[in-house]
Amino acid sequence: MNDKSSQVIDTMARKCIVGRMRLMNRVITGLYDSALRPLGVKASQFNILVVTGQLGLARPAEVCSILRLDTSTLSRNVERMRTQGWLEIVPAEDARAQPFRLTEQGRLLLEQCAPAWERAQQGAEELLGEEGMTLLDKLARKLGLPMS
Amino acid sequence: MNDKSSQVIDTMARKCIVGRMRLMNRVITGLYDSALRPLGVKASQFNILVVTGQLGLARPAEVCSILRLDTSTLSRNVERMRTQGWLEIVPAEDARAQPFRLTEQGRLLLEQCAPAWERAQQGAEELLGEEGMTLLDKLARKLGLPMS
DNA sequence: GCCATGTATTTGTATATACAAGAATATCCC
DNA sequence: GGGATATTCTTGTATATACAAATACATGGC
Repeated sequence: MNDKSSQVIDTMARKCIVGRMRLMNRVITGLYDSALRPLGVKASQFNILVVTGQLGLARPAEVCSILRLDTSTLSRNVERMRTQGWLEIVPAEDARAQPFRLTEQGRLLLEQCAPAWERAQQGAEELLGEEGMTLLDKLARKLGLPMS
Repeated sequence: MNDKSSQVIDTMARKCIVGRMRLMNRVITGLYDSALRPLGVKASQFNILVVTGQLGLARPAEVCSILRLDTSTLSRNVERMRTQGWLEIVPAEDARAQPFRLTEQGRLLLEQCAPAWERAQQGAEELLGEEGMTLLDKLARKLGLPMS
C-alpha cells in the first residue's frame, strides 16, 4: 500500500464520526443490557416501554418519529413485546391504525426496571464524566431530540 | 397510571443516556449508509475496512478489541466481506488464527469510499456543530478509543 | 507424550435494524 | 359514489449485533 493510500485511510480512521458513534453505542448499550438482563429487558425494548408509558396511548408512527425508528423495526419490536405481555393493541376508529399501550404487567415491569436503569445510568455517567453528560445533552438538543 | 409511576417514567425518558446514544447512532448511521449505498458498503463494513487497512494484517481478536465488537459479530461480518472480495484470509503459523487483510479490490473500494465518506462526515458535522465535534472527541478519549 | 487448561474463532440462536414492496384503509376530487 | 392518491402499518429480505456453546488448536506441567 502506498503512502497516499495510507494517509487517506489514516484520516478516515482518526476522524470518522460514525465509527466513534457506533463504538460508543455498543459500549453504552452493553452497560444497560447487562443491568437490565435479570429483568429480561433489552435497552431497545426499555426505550420503547418508556415512550409508550409517556404517551399512554401510542401510535406507531408517533413512536417512530420520537425515536427515529423505521416503522418496520417498531412493528416487530412491538410484536415481541406484545408476546411477552408487556404491550397490548388497542382497537381504533381508523382501521389502519394499531395504537398500543402498556399492559398492567408492562407498567409494573417498567417500574421494576428503575433501579437497574439507575445503576446503568451511573455507570454511563462515570464513563462519560460530567463534561460528557453536558455534551450529550447538547448533542441531543442539536439533533432536536424530543427527549430533551 | 398514578403520579408516582408517571414521575419515574418521565425521569427515565428525559435522562436516559442509552436512549439518546442509540437514537443519535441511528441518525448518524443513516447518514453514512445513505452516502455509501452507491458503493454497496454499509457504515459497519466501512469501519472494518478502515481498521483492516490500518493494521495491514488484522487479527480478529485485535480488531474486536479496537472496535469493541464481539468476536462472533466480526466473524460474520468478515465472512460477508470476504464473499464480496474485499477481504482475504491469510494462512498463519497458529492454526487457530484467521488473520485477514484487504484484497487489492478492497483497498481500491476503500479509497473510492473517501468522497462519500467526506460528504457524510460534513453532514454529521453540520448536525453536531463545532461544539458537538469537540464533545465527541472528548467522549471518545474518555472511553479510551484507540481511534482518537 | 498426555492431560488439563487456556486461547482463537465459529456456530446456534435471538433481537434490532433498515429498505423495498405489499396490504388495507382512508380521503379527496370530480 | 368511484377511482386516484395518500396514510398506516406489515412482510420479505438482508445485515448487525451479542450471548452461550462448541470447535479446534496451543501450552504447560507431570
